[in-house]
Amino acid sequence: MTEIMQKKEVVNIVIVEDYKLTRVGLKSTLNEYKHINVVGEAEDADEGIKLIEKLQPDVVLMDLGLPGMNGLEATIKVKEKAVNTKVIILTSHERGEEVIAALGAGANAYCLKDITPETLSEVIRNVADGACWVDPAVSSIALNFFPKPENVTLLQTTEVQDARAQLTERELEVLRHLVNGKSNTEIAKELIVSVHTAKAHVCSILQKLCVDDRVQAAVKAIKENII
Amino acid sequence: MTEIMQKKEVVNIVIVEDYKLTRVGLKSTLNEYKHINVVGEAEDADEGIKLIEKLQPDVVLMDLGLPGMNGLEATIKVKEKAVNTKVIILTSHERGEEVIAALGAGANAYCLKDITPETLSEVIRNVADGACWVDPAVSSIALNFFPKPENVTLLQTTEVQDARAQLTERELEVLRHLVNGKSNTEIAKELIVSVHTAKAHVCSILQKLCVDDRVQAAVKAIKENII
DNA sequence: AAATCTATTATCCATTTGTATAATTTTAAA
DNA sequence: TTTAAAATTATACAAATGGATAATAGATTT
Repeated sequence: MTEIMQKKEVVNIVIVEDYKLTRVGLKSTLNEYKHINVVGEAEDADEGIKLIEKLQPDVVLMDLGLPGMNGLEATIKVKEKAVNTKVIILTSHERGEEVIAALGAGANAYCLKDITPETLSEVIRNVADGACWVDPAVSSIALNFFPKPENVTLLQTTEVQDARAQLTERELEVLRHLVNGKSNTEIAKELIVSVHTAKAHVCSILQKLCVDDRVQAAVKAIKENII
Repeated sequence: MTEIMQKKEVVNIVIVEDYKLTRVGLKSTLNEYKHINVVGEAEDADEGIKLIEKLQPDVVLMDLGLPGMNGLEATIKVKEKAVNTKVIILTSHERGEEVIAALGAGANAYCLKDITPETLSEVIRNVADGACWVDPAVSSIALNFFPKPENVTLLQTTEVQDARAQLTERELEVLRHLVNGKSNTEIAKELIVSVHTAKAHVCSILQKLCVDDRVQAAVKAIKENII
């Protein structure tokens, strides 16, 4: 159990975030932790990348919704210019697509902006060591991306609590139309069935997704990527 | 999403590990942290699953190399028997295949056994909250599993500000509630105004966003991130 | 001071939505 | 083959939604 891996005492970080208020707040908050040292900040991706290339920080806190070049593109570029720099996405975007894209782009962690400073400081330390961390609110999105192993042994996969698995093919089809803003009447027309059928499907979708109405269903479908 | 998620002060955990020495060591080490409470231990998967089903712990520390049923299979079963229980794989296996399989089987975290007690305690707390964590030594395996996004640039940036700029502060507030699945009545209650007012706001939101109904508004709000 | 914008409230009304219940047919599995 | 699950259709009803229209008050701008 002896630590062969030498942890860095101080983690140097760069913040890339367009809102000055958030940026300044982050900086002052993080600088209160003695293992964190904010060495630079930028308000857009281009500026950020130059800075990161020069400073080669341990960790970058990257916003996704940046003006001009967005955070995903920036993350890819960071990984090219500073190979050893880890990227933590810090955003309010909860879309499944973006979580997957961010991790695919090379991000080491994905945090939502309502994270506590304490947790963020821990994430920064862990990510600096090379760990991967995904925020509770979107962790299921990332984890569901990994395929269920088949060859484990004979496993009686009773019923998966996966929301998507609960829906039938037809219901998934209806859900897709629903997310596209179609009314029951329009859905019925698309599927060439009666409105009653469309309503029946929507009803069972609502029940299976444990939501009260179609808005919640659409939101859940998008956020959990079950489209 | 407005649910007030309160962190549990104490995390109840069960340890499934065949080597008694390791098991006892883990238990005594972890019990020194006041936010961790080891409520049970098992030396094989069958025994562990029974225990977990009965105790419904917050977190399970699961070894991979177990006699009889292995840790992967056990993880799948745990997720069936105790839906809300999080699984942390604690192993010395560094094979990429196993990392991917474990995460696919439903594990929320993957730790190597040379992890420091301090870090493990943090991981336990974070995972109890729902986070996903992967050990530095194998994080690249997990992260490389996510495909590199192709059309990064296409992810909108400028258009977002336009749509958002058109909405007043109040309307944005209403939109947020709408996205959270609130009905007009509920929105009115939240904002302490009449239902008529809420309806008026929703109406003008629909017009400004150029959509026909609240489902489309919610979808647009999420996809274009104007929440 | 006048014009404009925003927030608020209200009424009327057609349409949509969600729920309950139930019957029939098709399809898939045991 | 029998059984079970899924898809289909239907009726009826309470509740919610969206559109049109309009009036009032407060704040901001010109």
